[in-house]
Amino acid sequence: MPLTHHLSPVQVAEILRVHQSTVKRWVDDGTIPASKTPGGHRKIALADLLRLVRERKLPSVSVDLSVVERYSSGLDLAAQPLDTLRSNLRDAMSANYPTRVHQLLLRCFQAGMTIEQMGDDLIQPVMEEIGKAWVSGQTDVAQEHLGTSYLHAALIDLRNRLLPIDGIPRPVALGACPEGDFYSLGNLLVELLLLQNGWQVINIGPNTPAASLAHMMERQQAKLVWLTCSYLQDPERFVNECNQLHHKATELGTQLFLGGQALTTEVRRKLHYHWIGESLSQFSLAAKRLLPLSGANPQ
Amino acid sequence: MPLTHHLSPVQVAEILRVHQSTVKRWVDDGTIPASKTPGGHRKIALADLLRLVRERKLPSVSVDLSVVERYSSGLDLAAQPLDTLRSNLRDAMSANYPTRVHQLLLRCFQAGMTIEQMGDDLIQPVMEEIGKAWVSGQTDVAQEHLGTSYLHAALIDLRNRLLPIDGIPRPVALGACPEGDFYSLGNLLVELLLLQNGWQVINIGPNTPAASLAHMMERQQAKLVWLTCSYLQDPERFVNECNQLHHKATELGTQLFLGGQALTTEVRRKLHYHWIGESLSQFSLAAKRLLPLSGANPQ
DNA sequence: CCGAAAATCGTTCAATTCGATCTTTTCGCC
DNA sequence: GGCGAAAAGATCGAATTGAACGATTTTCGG
Repeated sequence: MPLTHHLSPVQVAEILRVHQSTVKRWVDDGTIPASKTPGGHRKIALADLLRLVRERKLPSVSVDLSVVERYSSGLDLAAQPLDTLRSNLRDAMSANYPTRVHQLLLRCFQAGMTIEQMGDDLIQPVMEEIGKAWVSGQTDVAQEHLGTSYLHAALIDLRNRLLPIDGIPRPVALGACPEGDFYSLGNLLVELLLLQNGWQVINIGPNTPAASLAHMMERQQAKLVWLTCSYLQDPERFVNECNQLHHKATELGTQLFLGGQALTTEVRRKLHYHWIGESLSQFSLAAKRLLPLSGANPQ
Repeated sequence: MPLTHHLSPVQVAEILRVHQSTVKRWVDDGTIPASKTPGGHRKIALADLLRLVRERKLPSVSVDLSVVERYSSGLDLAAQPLDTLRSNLRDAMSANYPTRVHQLLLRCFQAGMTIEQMGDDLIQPVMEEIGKAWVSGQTDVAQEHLGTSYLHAALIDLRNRLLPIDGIPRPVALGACPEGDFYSLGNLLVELLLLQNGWQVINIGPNTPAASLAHMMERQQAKLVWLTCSYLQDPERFVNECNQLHHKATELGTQLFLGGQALTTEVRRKLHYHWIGESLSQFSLAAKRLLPLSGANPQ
């Protein structure tokens, strides 16, 4: 059921499209975590491998998804075109079938899709469609709630899989949604993204007062603080509090990142920040620049 | 599948993800300590196996923990006194340590604790303590948010474990929090409870308009509809909508169950319902009374 | 207590992997 | 462009692991 198969160097070589000797070397020098049998055979966990691929820790390799599929115990879909995935996701969210939503995202994840891809190309468009259907009266608000909660549960499962298992200290990222904003999906995606990129993440979640966030920022010595704004209860007050936060962050040497659909052009004009953007891909790039460079970073 | 301390080579092979022949060879050459029955069958102690795994003497990058759990559940620390569990949970929620919260609840679950016990005797008291600490200014609101989100994530994982895997049709229970109520923890516990008791559950979640719930109730032919009320934005309006819901439910032969701390005595006096209560244990009993009836519901 | 079904044993043999060595490719540098 | 070092690919005998099969032991009802 759980697909944490152990692979041999030959199988991994096939997936990564490199020679088996190369895989053996990467295992021996610690690039790929693996264990050994008493007889000396290397065993590599598929989950570990895909995690490395997502983190881009492997020097410029392309993953052969069809091979991954073969080794992940009879998984079908992996390399489906995006629009098929999208319509599948929309159907699963509309039907009362939480498991299907969960499986769909899990398989994308285990096939090596990055969080920013899942967010920008899969979840974002689907949520937009559902939102339109709701506004135009084609869908009930309950149906929209329900689908969203399925998505939410699936993402929380992914988060559990992204949590670091080692005790290696990581730079701290701290984030939340502003007060009055109860929409947690986008914020959760940001959390997943940062986890994937090797941060230690503290996500306070929806409806967090700015003062409380500022206090936490100081106590945790966060390198990065983000705010996901899907809805602004009181734009003017938000602008004030956010600018105070920016001031304090600058003093502490912390970067303040902003995102979310509620930050319209008018609001942005009055805001101070260190970075602002729309897509998760942009966010990912900006956040990566804050990380101490470790290992190979080609391209 | 009894829970034993002693495993056969096949079971060990399953855990280590190697062939059973290999396990037999490792036992024979002394790599894995084992005893033998008079007839010559090898018996391997789980404790020995896990010790070797920890010492990196066996392939173990990611031991298939779900398999280990199946053989080891109920072995270690199962019956701790409740107040110890409570203080452990409070500590884990106060520290930034989501995994500890998760593990704690998971172990309670796997040790056979029911959802109503976990809710009434563990989570409810701890949340109350944290709430008091927050009101009295001892804790930051962010810390309270954070701990709650850890709890929420752990409960969602439990829900995934409770989801029915068979296709057997079950009676439908439908529920939500009223409009303006964004507190989802209690509602989630109700969902878990009903899943545990064999219902098919549709939980629309926080902030659901009563009209939308009524519509869904009709479409899904729910036998049970519940509302978890932690906060009432507009008590008078809620009373009106809830009573309309009760009327429609009665017409459809659906039972309307109410619960939550926001339903004070004054509010209750004006409400119509088929059941109301405070604890999950009471809820569980009331819901169980609806279960054996199947098919005796003429339109 | 008995008999049948399931699980395990011990053995043999094929398939895979190891480790070491060597050749080829890639990349930075002058 | 040439050159040296580092990384990647190729090869091969020895060792390890996986698979198959009849014989034996254990389990489970009646």
